[in-house]
This record gives sequence, C-alpha cells and structure tokens, in this order.
Amino acid sequence: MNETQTVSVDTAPLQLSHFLPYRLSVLSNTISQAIAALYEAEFDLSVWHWRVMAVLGERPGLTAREVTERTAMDKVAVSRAVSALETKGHLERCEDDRDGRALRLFLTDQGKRTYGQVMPRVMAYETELLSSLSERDRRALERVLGALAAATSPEKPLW
Amino acid sequence: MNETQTVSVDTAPLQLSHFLPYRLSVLSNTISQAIAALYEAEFDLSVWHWRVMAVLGERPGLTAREVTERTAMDKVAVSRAVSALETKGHLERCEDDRDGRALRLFLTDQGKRTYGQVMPRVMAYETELLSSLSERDRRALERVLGALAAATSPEKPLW
DNA sequence: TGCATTTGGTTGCATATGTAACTATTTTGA
DNA sequence: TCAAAATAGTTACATATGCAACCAAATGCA
Repeated sequence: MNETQTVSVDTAPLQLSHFLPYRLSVLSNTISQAIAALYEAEFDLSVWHWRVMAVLGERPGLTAREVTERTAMDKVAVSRAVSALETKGHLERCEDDRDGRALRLFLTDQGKRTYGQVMPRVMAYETELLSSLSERDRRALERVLGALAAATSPEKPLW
Repeated sequence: MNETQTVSVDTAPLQLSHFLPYRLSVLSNTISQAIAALYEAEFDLSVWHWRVMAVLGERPGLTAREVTERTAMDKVAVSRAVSALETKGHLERCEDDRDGRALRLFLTDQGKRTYGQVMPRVMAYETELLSSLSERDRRALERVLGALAAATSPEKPLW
C-alpha cells in the first residue's frame, strides 16, 4: 500500500510556507530588498556599504574591527566595503596614534551628505512598517526578537 | 556650532542594533545557519538543496517552476539545485507527457532516506526554538509575520 | 630584550549567485 | 494553420562572497 509515501507519513509534514525559519528568511529578504531599493540605484550603495555608513554616521572614528562587531559583517566584507566607500569619496581612513595597525574611519563631507539623505528614508520605512502592527504586537515583536536572539546566541546553544 | 554633527542631530539616531530590519536579518541568518548545520556537513547539502528536497518530499512530481513558486527561490537557483541533487542521486527528472518542456521531479529512494533523516531534526529545531516563547508570544509572532508579510507584499506596496 | 603569539587589516583564489541571453516547446490569435 | 508571443528550463558571463593565507604592528612572557 503506497510504499512511496512511507517517509512523508511518518514524519511531521513540513509545509515550507508555515515553517518559521523559512518565513523569517523570506520576510527578512523582502524587507532588506525594499530598503536597499531606497539607496541602491540613486546612491550606488550596496547593503554592506550602507551598513558601514550607518554605524560610522552614528559613531565616527570606529576602526574596521569595531565596525565588524556592530554590523555582524565579517571582516573581509567590512574591508571591502570600506575601500569601496573610500574610492567613492564617502569616507576616509586616518591612522591611529596608539595602534599602527588600526585605521580610524570617518565619513567625509560627501559621505555625511549622503548619510543625511538616506537615513531619513530608511527610518521612515521602518516606521511605516511598524505602523502596520498594533501597539501590543509591536511590544510582542520586541519580546520575541529578544527571546529568539537569546535562544540562538552562541553562548547558549539550542541543543 | 559643531557643523560636523549637524547631520546626525537632525535625523533620528539609528542604532543599528535596534533597527527592526537589521535585527530580523541577523536573527534570520543565525537561524538559517543553525539549521543548515543540521544537514550541511553530514549530508553535503546546501540550504537550496534542502529546500528543494523539502518541497519534493511533501509534493512529489512538482516541476521546477512549481518548486520556484513554493520556495521563493529563483528559477536559476532551482535549476542548479536540481541538477546537483540529481548528480548526488537524491532525485530524478521524468518527462511530462503533457508538456514537452517540463520535467517532473521525484526524490529517489536515497533521496527519501535522506529526507527522512533530516526532516525530523529540522522540525525538532523549530519546536525547540518556539519553546522559548510563551504561548501568547507564539500567537503574536504568527500575527506579526502575517502582517509584515502583507505589508511588504508586492501587491500592496508600502509607499 | 627578543622571539613566539595575537591582532588589525588586506589579498588571492575558488565557489556561489544574479542577470541576461539562449534553446526548445507550447500557446495564442489573426 | 501558422507566425508571434509566452513559457520551462539551461547556459554563459560578470560580480559577489567566504575562507585561508598573508603582511605588519603589537603584545606576552621567558
């Protein structure tokens, strides 16, 4: 009797479309793309470029290593984004007097101008997005993101 | 006074770590990687390989196009995953009698065996993950994912 | 001191990915 | 019925990405 279905019968049926990690991934990618569209074409920036600019706009003078910590990018990606941004004239690297290996990163005036144009759009997008949720659901989302982040953090492995 | 800070003063300060899209992206990547670790090394499968196997395990005989619809992968990615899985012996393509262009995809016995081993682990991971949330928060998460997905769906653009 | 180890950052290379162009079939509609 | 348009799927090419090896400066410690 229908040998070919044995496998799917004795495991829980996975509806990909109901599977949390899958939904999260699709949602996250959709949102990332929508945001990227806010600066990609007009300012010729990639997601990584913008991420680096965003942290430097807030914290001028970080080193590349510090940027990696704050952006969850790996150091190669940061290194490449930084040199691309330097080439474009959005940031400059200044030697650190204390550590001859490190380079402190600063947005140039041009970089700040771009930052000043992109940031409000990005923030507005987030606001718009959150406005589709009730106040209660916003708070719940806050909790859930925290809980899931904690559950998946390397310090406390899940299994 | 302090010209250089003008920009960051008159835009809302973006703390990347508090920015919803960023948190979502980091969380989603962390979870995806954790799940990938459940099959990547032991079964030599990529995320896309597994995604294709997952839908075919549930719905044998889909065409590549139908797989793209159900996985939110693009057709090139599906095509590549399918040929890799065929080479590995996990699936086979059969001609469709109605449409000479289409190929119906089926897991082989080996593919079904692998599916049967991986699926329970993946489901267990999700269960474990959700167990870190209260019942109320699980329901809220459900609502929020739905609402955000709706808010970002191409049919109803956000702005 | 001075040599081994660590750390900040870059580079090279192999692989992955996205876009557009392409083949082959099917559908449409004049 | 037949040429034009659409569709399933693959291939080619250019770019992005990840990992390991690398250089140079800094640190640890015998």
